[in-house]
Amino acid sequence: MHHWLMKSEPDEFSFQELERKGKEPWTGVRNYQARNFLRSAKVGGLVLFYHSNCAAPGIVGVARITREAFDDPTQFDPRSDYYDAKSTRESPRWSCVEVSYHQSFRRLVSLPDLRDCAALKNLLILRPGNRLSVTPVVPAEFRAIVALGGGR
DNA sequence: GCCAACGTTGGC
DNA sequence: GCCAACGTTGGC
Repeated sequence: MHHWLMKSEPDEFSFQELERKGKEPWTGVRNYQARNFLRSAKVGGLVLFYHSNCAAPGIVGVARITREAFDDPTQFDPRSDYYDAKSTRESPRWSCVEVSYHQSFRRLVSLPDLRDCAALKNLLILRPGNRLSVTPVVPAEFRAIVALGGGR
């Protein structure tokens, strides 16, 4: 089973908010490659939750996929920041998945932590210029990151 | 706020 | 289908 790394700006949607709510649809992905990754996610897949565009960027914990891809409702909502006028209900462009809180790390796994870890030299988000908000993570990478975070 | 890297748009 | 212009991402 593939695991995932998903980025969110904590001002928009934080891991703490997911912990409070228990579960939440992962909406707003508007990049085709990231969307295709979302569509291939399976229930039970684990998600490394990455806080981006903030004072301390890094991975803060783990979520779990609890519903496979379905139509992202925000694409149809004219009041949403993620509204897409070119998307129709007959042929929707964008998908989302539902994620649920799984576990918090004991410490933040920062970008320097990730870069310093030999097991993570091929991690997609460390590649120059990578901006995908959803990327696959192989099991060895997943285990290495959980270990860095002091998780189980 | 800067800027590199990348995706998307749209004229041709 | 090319490609310049523009917008976005996201670390710093």
